[in-house]
Amino acid sequence: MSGDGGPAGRVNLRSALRQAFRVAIEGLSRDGIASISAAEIPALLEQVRETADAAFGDYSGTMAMALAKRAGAKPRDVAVEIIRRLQSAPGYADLFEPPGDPVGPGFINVRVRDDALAAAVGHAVADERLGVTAVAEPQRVVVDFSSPNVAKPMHVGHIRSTVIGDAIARILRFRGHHVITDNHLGDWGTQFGMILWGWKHCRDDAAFAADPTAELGRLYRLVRKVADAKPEELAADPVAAALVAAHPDAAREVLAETAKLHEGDPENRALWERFMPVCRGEIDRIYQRLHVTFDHTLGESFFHPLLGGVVADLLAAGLARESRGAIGVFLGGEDDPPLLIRKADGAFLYATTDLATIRWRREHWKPDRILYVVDHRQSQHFEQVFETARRWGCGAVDLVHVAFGTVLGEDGKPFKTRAGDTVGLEALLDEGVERAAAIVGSGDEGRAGMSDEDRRHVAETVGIGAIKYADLSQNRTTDYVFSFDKMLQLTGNTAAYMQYAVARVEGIFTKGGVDREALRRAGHGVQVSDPRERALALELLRFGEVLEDVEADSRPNVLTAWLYDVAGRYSTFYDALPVLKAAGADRDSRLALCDLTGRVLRRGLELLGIGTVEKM
RNA sequence: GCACCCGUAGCUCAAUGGAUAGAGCAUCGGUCUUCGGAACCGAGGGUUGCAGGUUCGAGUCCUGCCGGGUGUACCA
Repeated sequence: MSGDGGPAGRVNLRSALRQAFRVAIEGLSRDGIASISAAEIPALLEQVRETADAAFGDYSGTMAMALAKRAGAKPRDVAVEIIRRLQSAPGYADLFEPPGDPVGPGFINVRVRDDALAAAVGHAVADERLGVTAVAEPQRVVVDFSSPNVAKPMHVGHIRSTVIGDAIARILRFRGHHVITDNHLGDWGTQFGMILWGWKHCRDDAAFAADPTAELGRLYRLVRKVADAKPEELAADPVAAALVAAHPDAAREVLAETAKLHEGDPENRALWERFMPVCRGEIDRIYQRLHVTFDHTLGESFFHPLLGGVVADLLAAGLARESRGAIGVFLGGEDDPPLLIRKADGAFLYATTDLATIRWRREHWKPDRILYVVDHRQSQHFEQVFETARRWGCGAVDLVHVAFGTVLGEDGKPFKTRAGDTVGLEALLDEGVERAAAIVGSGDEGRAGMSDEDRRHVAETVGIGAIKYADLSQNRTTDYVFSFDKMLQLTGNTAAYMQYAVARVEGIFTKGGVDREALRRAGHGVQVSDPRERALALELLRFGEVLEDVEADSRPNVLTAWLYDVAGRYSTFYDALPVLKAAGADRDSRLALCDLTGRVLRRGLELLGIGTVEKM
């Protein structure tokens, strides 16, 4: 059989089939039918995938059409040659039915044997990993996400990086990779200069004593307006306008405060030490609520001691040079903007920090891959940083910018409050939970006997889940319209629907008084004789394939879409076939499918960072 | 100006170069004396912004337009 069978009888059907196709295609090349280099084979094997329509079988291979021209033969004839070798490939016949003739222009359609399907599902039921194979070659992967500026309150703009990054990290870890998550905090930049300047010129000591976070937030927002000095903003804010009048040079002074901090000025350093715990406490509270954790939180300040060395190194290597008083790396022609690594005033930039971080991670963590989950507006920055890192000699690290679109309001414009302010993340979570509470509180038999505490817990789980799921279920590259009404719908591809599906599936075991552990241990055969049983079973076994696809393009929405499919297959199955009311082997088999469905859905949501509840 | 991203059903969105472009909402119809009905089955609705090109095959790749967004030397 293929190398994907695990110790618990785990099997990735698609991988097994691809392995058989590999043998067939290599045979094609060896027998002189078509010349195929080893390097081309992976791309050809990707053309083995699930069919669009069950009428064509379970999987299909489409490479015969692509190979026909170079083979100097008709596509169907090439397909026939592949089919001949496929059937005799090691392990093929154990899992799949004989392919039959090519269909249409040269599709090779394959159906999974019912007995193999039943056995694989049976194994999955008894398996903690639900039949999901781990990667053959685990990598060391750094996932860099969230990365807020700690000087200002987290807002709606931070939700996507945090939620998407967390989900990707969980998924890669479950796949078997060695994942290191790192929250690269903005704790050293100009925003801190703003707070320092604000502290020195317009602080409110009483307010700071009462609520340090709120006071620092106020200072940040105020000084940003003062530094920007936009007439329309100042017109609406007399306090800021007065400060601008009194300190016309505020913007430069803010930068000077930042520079003093960087140079080790004792006063600014002491203030920084004092402010940091306040800022950290603020963001940690939100992470706790989101159930997001990090292995490391190495902010910009951590890398500051290395920055001078980065500049010296790049200068010595001839990659960087002085220009208009600043130092930059010129990657393209003279007209292309360089990647600046030191400003004319001597201060470093975030490009410098990013480069230092890459080098530090390489030395200390030796990653194979680093994922940066950062919004798409920074794609040019990362292109430049990655290119510089490559020229600098940062080894074979695969540097990937996992970009995502902007969060928009329902009017299609960047998400703001009616007053035009950015929406605070915490207020957003509160509103989601509040709205969820209104829904789960609407009364029904399933919720009878729930205590107030249970209700609060359900509302929190559903509300936070809705916000996360809505984000994750969207293709991350496009802008995303934030709508509580949409995300909290009880039908369609939403968290509430998925969470309900889990509660409903698992409610069966309570209702029927069935011992799930015993059910799993009993190792009842699973039967797939009914098409609805078969469709559900096959779908459940695709879990591993789906996670593989999620990893390939860092796209959690592939997982949400599949979970929704699973729920749909289950609904069809459950509606049509009795479970608790069935007898004997039918009952045991169907209960096993229910058990696996519930666990797959719950694990899938867990990999997205979304919780579930027993009753709702 | 240049670079990148995006234009798909009335609305919100899917669709690793594959077969008849799919879901949800909304609309219309049907099923079952509820295993948790927050259900199931079905119908209508599309020139995938426009025009070319590559390919056995294009929503997807290439070129040019049109429309929207973002970025573009010292913020991050």
